[in-house]
Amino acid sequence: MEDEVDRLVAAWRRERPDLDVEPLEVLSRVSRLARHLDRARRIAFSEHQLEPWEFDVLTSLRRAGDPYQLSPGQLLTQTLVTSGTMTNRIDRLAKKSLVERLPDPSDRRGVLVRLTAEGRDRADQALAGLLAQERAILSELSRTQRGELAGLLRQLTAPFDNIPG
Amino acid sequence: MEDEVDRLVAAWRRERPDLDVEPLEVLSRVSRLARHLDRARRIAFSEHQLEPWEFDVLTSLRRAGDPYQLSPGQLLTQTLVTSGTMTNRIDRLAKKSLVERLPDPSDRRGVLVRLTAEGRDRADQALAGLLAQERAILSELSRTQRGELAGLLRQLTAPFDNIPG
DNA sequence: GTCAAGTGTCTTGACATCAAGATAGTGCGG
DNA sequence: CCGCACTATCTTGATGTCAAGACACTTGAC
Repeated sequence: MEDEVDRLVAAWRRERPDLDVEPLEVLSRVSRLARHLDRARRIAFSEHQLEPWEFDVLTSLRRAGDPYQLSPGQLLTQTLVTSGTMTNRIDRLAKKSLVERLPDPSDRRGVLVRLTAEGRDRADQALAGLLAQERAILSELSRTQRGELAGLLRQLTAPFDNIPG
Repeated sequence: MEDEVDRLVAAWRRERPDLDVEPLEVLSRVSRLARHLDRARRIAFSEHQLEPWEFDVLTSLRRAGDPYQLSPGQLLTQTLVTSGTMTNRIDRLAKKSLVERLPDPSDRRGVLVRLTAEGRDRADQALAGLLAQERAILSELSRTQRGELAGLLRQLTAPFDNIPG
C-alpha cells in the first residue's frame, strides 16, 4: 500500500532529479507518523480528561516507583521539553491536585514533584487506554516485524539519548 | 546500545508487571525520535533563516511543480495542521513575500497559494541542508536496514494516509 | 430554478511552547 | 573560607497551534 511519503518522494524525484532524497523515506515517515499518533493520543486521552502533556508528566512520575517523585530536571530529560515549559506544566498539574511540589531536602535550589493518589490513578487508567489504542495501530505488523522495527528505531534514537545532544 | 525507551519499558515492567507494554517499544521511539528530529531541523534551518513550519509549506509548493501552486486545503493534507493554522502560515509567508495568494478561477470560495521566485530558492537551499543532516542521522544504518525500516514504517502510516482519518 | 446540505477558507479566543535571561544555591580551587 | 563558575528552577514576552464556529460559495435533488 502506498502512503503520502511515497507520493512526496516521487514528486521530489520528478522536480529535483539531481538530489538523492532517500533519507526522506525513513525520516519523513517518522515525523508524519508521530503527528498522526499525537492526534490519536489526544482523542484517546480525552476519555480520561487528560491532555497528552499531562499524561507524559504523570506517567514519568508513575514509572519512578514509590514514592513517585522526581525533580523537574529529571522530568525534562524524559519529556524533551524546555525548563520553562516544565515549570508551567507542574504549575497546572499542581492546581489540579494531580501532583504536589516539595522542597528537595538535600539541595535548597531544588524541588521534588510528587504524584498524588489521584494523579497516580489517572495515570494508570490512561496508560491502559493508550496501550489498547497502540496495539490496534500495530496490528498491521507481525510480532517479528514489531521487534525488527523497534530494533532499527533504537539504533537511531540511541545517539540522541546517550550523547548529551 | 540502550536508549531511553529501553529504560522506560524496564520501569513499566517493574511497576506494572500486569501490563503488556510491548507497543511502547515501537511507538514511544517514534514519538521521541520525531521530537529529536524537530530540534535538529530547527537548528539546521536557522542557517537559512527558515522555521520548520515555513519549510513544510514552501517545499509542499515546490514539489507541486510549475507553476508551484496549491490550494490551502491541499496544503492541509500534506502538512497535517488545521485550517486555522494554515491560514495563519500563509499570511505570514505572504508578508515575507515567499508566497502569494491568488483567487481560484474555477471556484470563487477558493484560493491558490503560489510560491514566489524567492520562496522557491529558499526552499531549494533548505532542502539540500536538511538532506545532509538526515543522511548523518541515518548513517547508523546500512542501506539495507534503511530500506527495511522505510517499509515497516510505511505499513503503519498507510492506514492514516489512505483512510480519511 | 430553488433549497438544503456540503465544502473551502478565514476568524476568534484560549492556551501551550520556546528562547533568553533572572534568581538563588552549590561546591571546588586556592 | 572566599570567590567564581556551575547548576536548578523560574520568569518573561513573543509566537504558533488548536477547536469551534462564521461566512461565502457550490452542488445535487427535486
